[in-house]
Amino acid sequence: MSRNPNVPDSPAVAADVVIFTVREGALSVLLVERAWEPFTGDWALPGGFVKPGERSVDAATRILEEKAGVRDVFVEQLYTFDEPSRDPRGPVVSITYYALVPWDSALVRETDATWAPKFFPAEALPKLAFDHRDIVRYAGERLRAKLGYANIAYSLLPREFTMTELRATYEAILGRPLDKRNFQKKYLDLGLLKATGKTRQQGRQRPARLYTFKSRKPIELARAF
Amino acid sequence: MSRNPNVPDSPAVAADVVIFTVREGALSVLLVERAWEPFTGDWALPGGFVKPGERSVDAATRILEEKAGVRDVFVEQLYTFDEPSRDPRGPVVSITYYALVPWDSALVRETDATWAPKFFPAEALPKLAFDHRDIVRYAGERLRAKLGYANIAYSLLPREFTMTELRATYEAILGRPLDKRNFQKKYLDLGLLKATGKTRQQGRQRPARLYTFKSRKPIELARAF
DNA sequence: ACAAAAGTGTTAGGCATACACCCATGG
DNA sequence: CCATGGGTGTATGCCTAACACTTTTGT
Repeated sequence: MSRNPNVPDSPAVAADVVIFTVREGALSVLLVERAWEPFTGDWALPGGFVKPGERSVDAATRILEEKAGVRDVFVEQLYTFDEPSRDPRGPVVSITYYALVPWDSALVRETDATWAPKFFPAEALPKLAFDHRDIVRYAGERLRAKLGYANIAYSLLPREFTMTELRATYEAILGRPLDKRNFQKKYLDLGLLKATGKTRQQGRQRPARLYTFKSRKPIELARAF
Repeated sequence: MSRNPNVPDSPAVAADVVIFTVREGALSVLLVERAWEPFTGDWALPGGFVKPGERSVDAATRILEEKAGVRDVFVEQLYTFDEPSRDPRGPVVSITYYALVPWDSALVRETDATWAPKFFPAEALPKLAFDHRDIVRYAGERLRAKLGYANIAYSLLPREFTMTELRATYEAILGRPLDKRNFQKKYLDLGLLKATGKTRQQGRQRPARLYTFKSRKPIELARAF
């Protein structure tokens, strides 16, 4: 496949992924510590160059599996950052994605290019490399907005969960408390959940009913939250 | 500025722009007829390669000025299309934008690479090159959604306009009629408009009051339509 | 019996929607 | 005086938001 001769010298193309989870009531982001220049020792989003012939979404999916050890989670393209000076080594266009992973299934792993992948609360991020702070901020805005009209929370929760866990997930992302009764009423009315009939006991209190999502695919709603 | 030696062979990076206007009650898209292979004679979105050191948004702005003859209009990044097979010549990543231009100020011009730039109603597009039909469809969805929570209509209207013209713009984009009284009440309550005190007579009827937008910058609203 | 979280309904206010007639002007 | 589009208010229903007590279980 020959390249058009009129194409200008192309920038490098990378994919970076904002991997969100909700852990201990806090929306958190997976970061890796950079092993090399530039920004050695700073934290950065997991990412990498898009391989020849590869789609950026496949690169993002590959990164999710390598760094977070998860498959079949919600992933969506976020924005493309292409400020020429964003990487001191030269022009790198970053096609960014965000993903939602259930905390219980995330398995963070080290790789040779980066150390110590680790989830940080979105409200307490360390110093970030490149323009990654902008990317995380933008991903948070998109996530909060999208939560209002899509069922993407399915990708943050285990297969079975209690209504309290579901509500806590929404509260963590939106950053405000939600009324217990109103939340349950609206959510059940949406018809996305199925009661398993089972219950789970968390401590020495009354056991909570367990629910599952009827479908684990993205669905757009008429605006619920 | 040296390039990182580990970067894979990079795809070309282009910017394509979906330029919308509302003309004769129909949401319309600016297309150009392709002068060269591939897809010679098909219609395509105005676009071009991003020059070295240039940001894609600047490329989009440049294309807007070259092809539509407008400046200072609403432009927003839409999505990045990077399917490796989308261009038969080889991998081309297209960072797409959409823009809104007032019909009265658009000045379409020919260039050497394309002929006969022309607005087509979004509901009656000709055969499009590459994956440009997908791009236009996606841009339409984004525009309709965004119209519900932002004031972007300012970029489709002339400086002074009547309430009927404003409403007709919304109706053309949303594809459904809006109640005259409810629309006016809601829109005036938003506080974005200023009555000029002037009127304009369209035919032999009662003259219509003219309004302007207080601000011609994008503002996000609490969801109005 | 006590502690802790689960589970459950009602009310009031605000917002969206539906709807019809008079006004100003030119011909 | 007629034709044409401009301009204006009210009533209804729905959805959202606020709010507190009882139930189940383990200790």
